[in-house]
Amino acid sequence: MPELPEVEMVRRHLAPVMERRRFEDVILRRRDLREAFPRKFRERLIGQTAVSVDRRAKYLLVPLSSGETLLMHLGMSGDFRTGTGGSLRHDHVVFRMSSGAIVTFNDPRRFGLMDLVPAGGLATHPAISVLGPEPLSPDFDGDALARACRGRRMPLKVALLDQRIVAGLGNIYASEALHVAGLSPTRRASTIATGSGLPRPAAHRLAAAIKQVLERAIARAARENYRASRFRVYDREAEPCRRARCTGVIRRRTQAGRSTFYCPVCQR
DNA sequence: ATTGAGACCTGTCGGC
DNA sequence: TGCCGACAGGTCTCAA
Repeated sequence: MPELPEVEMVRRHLAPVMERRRFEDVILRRRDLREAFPRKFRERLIGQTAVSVDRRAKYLLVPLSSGETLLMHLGMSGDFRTGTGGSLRHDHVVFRMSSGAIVTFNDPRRFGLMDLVPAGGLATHPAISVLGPEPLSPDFDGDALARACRGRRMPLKVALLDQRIVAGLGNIYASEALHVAGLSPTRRASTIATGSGLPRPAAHRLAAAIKQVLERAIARAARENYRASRFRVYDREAEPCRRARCTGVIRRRTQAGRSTFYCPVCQR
């Protein structure tokens, strides 16, 4: 379930039950997820206080009282729930906080990740150091996007999935943003970048579309408290394009092994 | 250096 | 009903 908006919702869910609370117990039901847990994970965590619950792209970051950081990624199927004591299939990690709250990580496919990063080591952590700009931050704009796409021969959709170009989009919102911007997913990424000096309007449109799509997804989820299911193009193959006055029909194709949904009429 | 294919793992869904 | 393949919101590694 997790692209940037979903991870942000998880962050907001965890913050009130974890912030300024101590880890009283940590239960690992397996020795690995995508990777092995770091050595002494449990011992190093117990007794520490969570300073805050932050997010960088699709990563959750929990700075600890020691200066270390608990780094977590939800992978494809990871999720957290709080409060319920019960144990379900695929519950892999349980945190018992000093508030009494039970925080459980459930992840059927186990593509998730947990790591404990030494003080000062975040910026050089292999998962974090390679990340491109945070799409909702002011330093991500058309210019930054154009720069990142310069010389890239890969399809635009594939570029949006590359976390080094912009960090936080996944397969759904990459398709959605391209539809908002009216750009074809198959264009070479370089074609939105600066051709002869000035960044092209397409880069600015796309950067704005990315922000809009992510912000609306977060706002919607916060409002409705269950996941929004109405997308513009994602999972709508053969259905009519939702753009006003567009007569197109949504198509699906595979790019870099992932499904892309787009309108061949209004995305150029 | 960049790009694409395959790998990782489990669950669900549609077709026969 | 059961079996089988295709597919799923992510990322890593490897080889061209």
